[in-house]
Amino acid sequence: MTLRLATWNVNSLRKRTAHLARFVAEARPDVICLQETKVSDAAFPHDEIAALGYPEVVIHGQKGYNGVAILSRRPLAKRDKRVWCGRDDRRHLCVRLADGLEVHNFYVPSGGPTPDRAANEKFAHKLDFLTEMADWAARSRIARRNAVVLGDLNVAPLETDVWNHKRLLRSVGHTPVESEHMARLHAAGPLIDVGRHFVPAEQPLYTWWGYRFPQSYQRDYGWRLDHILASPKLAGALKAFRVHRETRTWEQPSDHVPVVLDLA
DNA sequence: ATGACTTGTAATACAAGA
Repeated sequence: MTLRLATWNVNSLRKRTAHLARFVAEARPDVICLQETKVSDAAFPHDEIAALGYPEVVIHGQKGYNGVAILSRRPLAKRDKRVWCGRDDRRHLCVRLADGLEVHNFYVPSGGPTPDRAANEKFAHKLDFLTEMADWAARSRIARRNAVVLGDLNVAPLETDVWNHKRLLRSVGHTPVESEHMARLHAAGPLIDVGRHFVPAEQPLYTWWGYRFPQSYQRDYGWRLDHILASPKLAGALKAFRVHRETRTWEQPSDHVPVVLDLA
C-alpha cells in the first residue's frame, strides 16, 4: 500500500481553500502538510476543510502570520509540536501515523532582506532555526526511526535550485551560509534529500516563483524552497516524487506549489 | 534592479514574505 504525502505553502489557507480542494481532487494525497495558513485556530475554516474528506485535522496557527496544519486520511497515533528558538510562532507540527511513520511539518523563517546576521535579526533567527533543526535531528536520532522532515525550509541549497545561481548568491535563500546550514541538517540525520533522490542535481528543480518579478513563472525564474527529507530507513520505500507546478498557473495562486512523495 | 505583487490587519497605509 502506498502513502501519498504532500507539502504546500498555501500563503493563506482561507484564500486558497478552493485551490486546496482542486489539488486534493487531482492528486489525492493521504497526508497534506500546510504552511503559512495565516489564520488563528479560532478562525480556522473547519467546514471547508472537513469537506475535503480528511478525518484527522491538526492545526497550529496564529493571526496573520506563519501557521501550520496537517490533514490526514490515515489515523494518527500521536500529534505534537515544539517551540523553536524560544518562540512559539507556529512553525512546526508533528504527527505519527498508526503505522509508525513520523511526519514533521516545518515553516522555516524566511530571513528578512539582508543576509547579514549582525545587521538583520531575521537572518540570525533563520540560521539559528536551521541549526536547532540539525541539532534536534542528531540528538533525537531521527535516523533510527521512519521519519520525514518536510515543508517550506526557505533555502534553495544547490546551484540548480535557483534560476540564476551567480546572480542570486547574495540573495537571502541562496547564500552559501544558508546552503551550509541545509547541508548540516541533511548530514545531521542523516536525511535523504528526496527531491534530489528523484531529480538529478544537474537538472533545475523549483517549487516557488515570486510574485514580484514580472512573469516569474512564465520565464521560469524559480527557486526550490520546499523540501521533503526522509530518514535512511525509508530509502527503499521512496516510490515517486512530483512537484505540482501547474498550480502556479491557477487563478490567484500561492507563490509556492505542492510537492508530493509516494511512500511504499 | 528582488524594484515591479500578494497577503493580513485595520483603516488606506503598513508589515511581511524571500
